[in-house]
Amino acid sequence: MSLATDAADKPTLYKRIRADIEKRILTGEWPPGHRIPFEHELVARYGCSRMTVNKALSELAQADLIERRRRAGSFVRRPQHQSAVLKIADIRAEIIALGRGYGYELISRKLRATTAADRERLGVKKAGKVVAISCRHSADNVPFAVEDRLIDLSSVPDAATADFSREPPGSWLLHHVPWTEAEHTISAIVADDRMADALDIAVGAPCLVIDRYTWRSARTITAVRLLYPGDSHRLVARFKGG
Amino acid sequence: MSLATDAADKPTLYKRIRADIEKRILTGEWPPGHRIPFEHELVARYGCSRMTVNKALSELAQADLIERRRRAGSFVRRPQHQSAVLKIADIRAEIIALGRGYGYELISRKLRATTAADRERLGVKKAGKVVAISCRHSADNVPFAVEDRLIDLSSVPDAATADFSREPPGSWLLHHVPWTEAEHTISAIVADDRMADALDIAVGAPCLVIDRYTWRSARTITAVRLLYPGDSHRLVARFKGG
DNA sequence: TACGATTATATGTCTAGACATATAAGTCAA
DNA sequence: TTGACTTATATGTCTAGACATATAATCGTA
Repeated sequence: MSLATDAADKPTLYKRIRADIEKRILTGEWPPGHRIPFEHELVARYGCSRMTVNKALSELAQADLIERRRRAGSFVRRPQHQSAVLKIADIRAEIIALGRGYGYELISRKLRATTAADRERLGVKKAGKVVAISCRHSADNVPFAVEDRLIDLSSVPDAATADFSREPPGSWLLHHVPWTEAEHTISAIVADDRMADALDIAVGAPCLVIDRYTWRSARTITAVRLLYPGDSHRLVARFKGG
Repeated sequence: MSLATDAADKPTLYKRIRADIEKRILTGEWPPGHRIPFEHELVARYGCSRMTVNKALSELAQADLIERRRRAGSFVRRPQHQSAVLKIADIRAEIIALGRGYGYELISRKLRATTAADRERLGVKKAGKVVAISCRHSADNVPFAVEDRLIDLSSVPDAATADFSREPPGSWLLHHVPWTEAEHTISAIVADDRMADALDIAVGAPCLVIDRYTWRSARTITAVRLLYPGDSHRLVARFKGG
């Protein structure tokens, strides 16, 4: 990923078309709502086949830079929205990728019938069973994050017998259960006694919280809360403009 | 955006191919590093033309699910990475979109030669001039976020004369300056006196911090720190699996 | 054995068509 | 004016080819 791609190598035609349009959008020459030329007009302008301009426009649409409507044309979408791609890996993979030593510790694992609080957290109505897991991840023997997780056994029956004493539940789930939708909520809290103890920080120290809900189709799979020491851990998202 | 797309409408062929491969990757049937079938093999399996499977594979490559290498084939990339699309709009637009009353207040604006701290924050070496802005956004007259921003005048000379007493600098920049790259860092801190005062929260209360750096090509445009009350504001990112 | 040249091959891009499909716009009747 | 029907059109997908290009694998040579 290079910052400036001003090499002298001639890009392919569809990339040039895409870049041309992107530029006009980013400079504001074509403001939001503006109708960009029809495919057949671009075909004429660039002297190429329709498939070539179609590929350029399709990629712009995929990047949410333009919106394409049959019969109407293609329109510039609000370009002022920054779309950040925040990659949040499996914590084990994340720590290993950082080149640090990964440590895992299961704090508790309970199999129980859902309580009202569980059902609310998972967004399910019917009674059922869950696995409630609490565990800690560390990097180079320093606490990295604590995890509180519920797994809905009606969606993931195998989780009842999975061994989470060695493998973190997040990694296990990623390898065993496909997900189709997820939602992250990021917030900040201050550490209470339990968190401070688990993360080896002071009571009242800031913590970054990530709540993640994962579904497969409309079925809830898991709800997890990750707590990171807020002053040391940082979520970094780097992304390209558009 | 529907949670369950189990309608009976038959998807197009390239989407089916893409979904098939995606599924095998997500279930772990094809683990990272696994070579997925060659285009000509998929052509035979699905009985379609090469362009059709090429489109499916190209989209998977764009989504970073697979890596394609000439002569070698296409390989599964670390599939356990969840890719969250976190849309962070211009704060004014964000509050308006929430259907709440937007309020803006310029706290301070200074034009000055860069200090060493400024240069470090902007990541520039050479001395120059910056505009340093501090302001507050509110929703329905409740403090929503405070913003501390530096704008590099060597990249954005117009910012020297822009009137930030009415228009927030973020909105002004988005409409006047195209950006090509940005980086977000999300962390948590506890409020000190100044923050507590500006956000109308208690000293020691948690705050969510977003540091955003924006570049055009390799030129730094702006560095901004946004502080949100951590227990009330939440960053929500919802995204599709894959 | 090591290294340089050659070759085979999978992907990357492109074409000139085709038919499908959603829908904006126009038409006509109530 | 309103609603229902028809039509025109831009995009969506697909085909059966083509040549370009990067590179893994092979072969030949020092």
